[in-house]
Amino acid sequence: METFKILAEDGKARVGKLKTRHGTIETPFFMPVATRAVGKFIGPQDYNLLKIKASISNSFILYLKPGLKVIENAKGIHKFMNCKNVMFTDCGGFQVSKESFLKEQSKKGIFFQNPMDGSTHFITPKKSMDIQQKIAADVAMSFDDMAPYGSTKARFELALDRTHRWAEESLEFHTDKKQLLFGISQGGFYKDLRKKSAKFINSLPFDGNAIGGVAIGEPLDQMYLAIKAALPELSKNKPRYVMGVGSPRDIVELVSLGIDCFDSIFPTKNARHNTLFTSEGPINIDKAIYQFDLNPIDKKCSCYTCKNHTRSYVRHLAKYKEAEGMRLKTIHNIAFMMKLMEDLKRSIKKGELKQFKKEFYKKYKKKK
RNA sequence: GCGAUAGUGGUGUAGUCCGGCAGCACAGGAGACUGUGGAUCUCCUAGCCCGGGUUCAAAUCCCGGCUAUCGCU
Repeated sequence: METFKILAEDGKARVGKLKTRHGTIETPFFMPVATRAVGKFIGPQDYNLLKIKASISNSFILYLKPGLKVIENAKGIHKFMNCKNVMFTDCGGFQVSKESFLKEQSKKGIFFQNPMDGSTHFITPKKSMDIQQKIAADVAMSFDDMAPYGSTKARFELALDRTHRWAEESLEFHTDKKQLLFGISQGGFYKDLRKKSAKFINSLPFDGNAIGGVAIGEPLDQMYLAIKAALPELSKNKPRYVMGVGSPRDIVELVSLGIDCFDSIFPTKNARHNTLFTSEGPINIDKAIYQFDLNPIDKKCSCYTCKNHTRSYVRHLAKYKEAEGMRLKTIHNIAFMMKLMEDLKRSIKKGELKQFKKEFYKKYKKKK
């Protein structure tokens, strides 16, 4: 069986199957972020209970701490975490956008500094592949160069050249053929660069193609401009991944444009900041109107939080900024995302995506 | 009863000496957050105990009252 197979289509949207060494998962799917091999306020066993199908860790950050020997000693990230879902690892390229990590860039790789101890690490495509293979993720990401939002076109072009060269090198040094490898396209917020990059990445023998360098602070119209410019260049027959997105509305929109794969801190960060997603739209649970509200966060939700606790109680925990509140809110928002993905897949299979979107957008309105 | 000290948004306070746009934190309200620097950020609402006096101008100086705390009888 091939790695990726389309099962159903509705317009540009599709439901597919992605085969990995830890099982086959249906697309489209959303990955909660587990940067340090754990979520914030949520752990691997919650992932199992929430029926999370896939998650993404950061290979570079795990390489810094606890180090590859610790993860190899546990025989890979799955056993280390005791988590059976499909694991992606990010390559670390995104960390160039974090001032505390970036030291210097060169055409061969990136000098990072470890903000925890100040030490310097030179990461090349070869090094990144070595790290990701030792961590033993199911899907590795090619090493890319991402220019921060607001960079000049020249800087985006430079990032593009490096990303392309490093994509070829990533393929060259990726020797574990049981591990999938996805390429990342770049191009900032210029149609021509996006198109060029997507075309180039798509021409290489990756198992999937990602659009990177979006959701980095740009207005939404620019994000969509970049994605829409890249999308036609990415093969239908491979999974398409938009990195870093996102919000419920953006995911619905991008699934309908034919994106299969997402990861984002958006739902968990919003949960920590008291914005909870419900079937009636987002609510801010710390508000006074919920003080005496004995209903669950969302009557239509069957998550642990909604089955066991009231808005009144979750609000109380939110006001005290209690860790348990952080956890309950995070569980709820992740559960919402999981259900959203199931709803999207069902709608696509039934050919009812248009109707689903229409209803969904009434509750999740457009933003700038 | 006498004396001392103090009264500033809902709460805690800065400003008072030496008069000049009443500041801050929390609480309350509305937003934001997109390949995780762990409780972040933005905006809004809301106040000088009361009554006189001096002054161009009073939270600030003066007088009286009220209230609170402490001390003395």
